[in-house]
Amino acid sequence: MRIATWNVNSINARLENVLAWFEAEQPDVAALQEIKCIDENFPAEPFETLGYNVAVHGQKTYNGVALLSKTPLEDVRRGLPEVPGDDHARYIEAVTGGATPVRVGGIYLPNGNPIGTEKFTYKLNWFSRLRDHAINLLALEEPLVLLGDYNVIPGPDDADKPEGWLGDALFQPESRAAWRALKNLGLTDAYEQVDGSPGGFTFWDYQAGAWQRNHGIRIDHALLSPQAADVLQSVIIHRDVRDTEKPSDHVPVVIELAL
DNA sequence: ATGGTAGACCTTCTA
Repeated sequence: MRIATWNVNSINARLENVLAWFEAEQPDVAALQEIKCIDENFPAEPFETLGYNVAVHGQKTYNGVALLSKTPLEDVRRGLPEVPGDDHARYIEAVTGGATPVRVGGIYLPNGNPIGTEKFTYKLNWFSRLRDHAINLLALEEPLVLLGDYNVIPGPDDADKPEGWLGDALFQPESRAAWRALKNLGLTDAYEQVDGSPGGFTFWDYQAGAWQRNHGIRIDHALLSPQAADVLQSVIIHRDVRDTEKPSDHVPVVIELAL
């Protein structure tokens, strides 16, 4: 089973580009982030034509996440456990697959910039809520994949120019500590597990020729429960997608599980 | 040196 994550930066602006990739790669499951539309405006039909079931947790203008799967999406959860006043659509979860199903959580973690503002506090709070939820999910002792745009650069090897990110929310000690605190519950970073080589970037800014200069960062991650890590086969960053027509600033990351 | 680009959308916010 191949499971993809991709921050598409507007599904409607990106539809042609995204569909071309799905037609070519045919992942079994995919988590999309930053769809930037409400549920009714998600272009489900072309994905259904490709054989996907679709679940959407949308939002006007900002954020928005979706899950696509070749097998039915069951036990769908939209949003982390309730917090009054939080209307950001950043989490969607479902169980899908064949004989041994997998629980997939699609994550669009807050960016948190600029630091020193309520946006950074919101990021850390969101991280804490995700950790609380992960504790409950891990207690199920089943194959679990929490993947998406975590908006965290885990370490200096995960940026082409780490010194340029020192003042950024993505590389703050608090953000990195929150990432480790999540991982240290007993989750495995798929990339570290099967590759781990420096320079495995997943995002290049549109600005200042970041792609051309390879000023990239690794911020799209897949965390696995022990039951999923046991059957992890590979991780592939689809770097070439950054060079296609009208690309997202993120590229797809695909993990393969022997399920 | 403090830009540069992209998307949604109404003039500015988010990334």
